[in-house]
Amino acid sequence: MMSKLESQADFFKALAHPSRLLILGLCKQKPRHTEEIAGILKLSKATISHHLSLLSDAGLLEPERSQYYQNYKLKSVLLEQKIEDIIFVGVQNFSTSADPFRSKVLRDFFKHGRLTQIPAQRKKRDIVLEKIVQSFEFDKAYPEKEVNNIILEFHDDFATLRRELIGLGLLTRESGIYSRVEA
Amino acid sequence: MMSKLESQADFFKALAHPSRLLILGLCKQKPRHTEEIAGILKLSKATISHHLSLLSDAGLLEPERSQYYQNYKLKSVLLEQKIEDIIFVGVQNFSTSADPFRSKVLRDFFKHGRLTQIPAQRKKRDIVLEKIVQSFEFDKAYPEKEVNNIILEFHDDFATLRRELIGLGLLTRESGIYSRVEA
DNA sequence: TAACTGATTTGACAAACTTCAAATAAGAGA
DNA sequence: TCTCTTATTTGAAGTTTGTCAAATCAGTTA
Repeated sequence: MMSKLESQADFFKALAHPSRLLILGLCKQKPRHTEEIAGILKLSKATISHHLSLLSDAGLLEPERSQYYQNYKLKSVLLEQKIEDIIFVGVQNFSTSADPFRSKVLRDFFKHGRLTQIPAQRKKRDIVLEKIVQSFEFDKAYPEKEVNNIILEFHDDFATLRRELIGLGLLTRESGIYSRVEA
Repeated sequence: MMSKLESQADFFKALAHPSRLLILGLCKQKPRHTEEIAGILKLSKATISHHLSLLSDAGLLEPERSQYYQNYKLKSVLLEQKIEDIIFVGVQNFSTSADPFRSKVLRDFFKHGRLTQIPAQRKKRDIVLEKIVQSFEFDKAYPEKEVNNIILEFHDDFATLRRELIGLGLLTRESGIYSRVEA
């Protein structure tokens, strides 16, 4: 069983060799077969076959038989993605999910992304507040109205939560403008 | 001196390891220092330092001193790119430039991207025609008007060139619709 | 079916990568 | 300056990757 993370890394591994980038370029022009590529790149058929299998496993090429030949055609759909859309999926809360207590609190108090209740216990409340503050970016200035709107996505009592975020030092306020503090 | 191709591959190499993807995720949340990351990922400081240097070399992180700590901050600009925009730059005509006769013919007959004269010799004409057909995509239907417009970017005598492209089998025409043939 | 042709797999070796502990470096604070 | 704290570099071991020749496999054509 391969983790999501590893398969993401493997996808980039497929792109992490000069010959394989050339092969993608050649197959973008038109579908190509093994010996043809071997001839152009001056590498053995065995080597090209190996690269082609890595690229196919990554979903970047698709083989197609035609007479004697196995033609590899570029599948461009994965290449149209932005890198950040690939890597920042399921990565964002490693430190979070590594702590079982934290995980439990988040499971208990969040349902479908909303805070069901503000925890009374300080330890639990801190965890919840730290989760909420992650919706704020660093190095960005937020007017109060925007702060309220972001918090409203989690819970109706934005006033209490905003006050707590300031109290915990997760947000600061200076002359009516809020910003996230690098914990 | 590192070729463009190698540096592209190295960029993907930087992304081709699970720990490094995690590190990017952690530094996206907030700037982080070496030991902090080492603690979260349960790896040695030396190892993390090594990963951080690869990521920094790739332009994905930027170090920033603060008190005792060296904080690494995510530079997201490169991650906002589509993969195809990274890899299909300068890759497209490897096979072309590998053949010296072909290169010479193209130099001789193209000036600033325009065809100065239609070569009389068949061998040279074929090279020129193959160059022109590269402006057409595979698996796409072109009405005659569009074919003419594309050819016009190269030379005024689009009728002759279009006929030659068909004759050579680089384009086909079926009921008034043209399409590029996978050679 | 038999003979042919291109593709893939296997096995081996060299090169590159990952990792850590120990040594060294570099900046901060007294 | 001297000491303290964190970061990087070095050196070494284990792992993975890239490459080719030779053997095997899998479709094609006769």
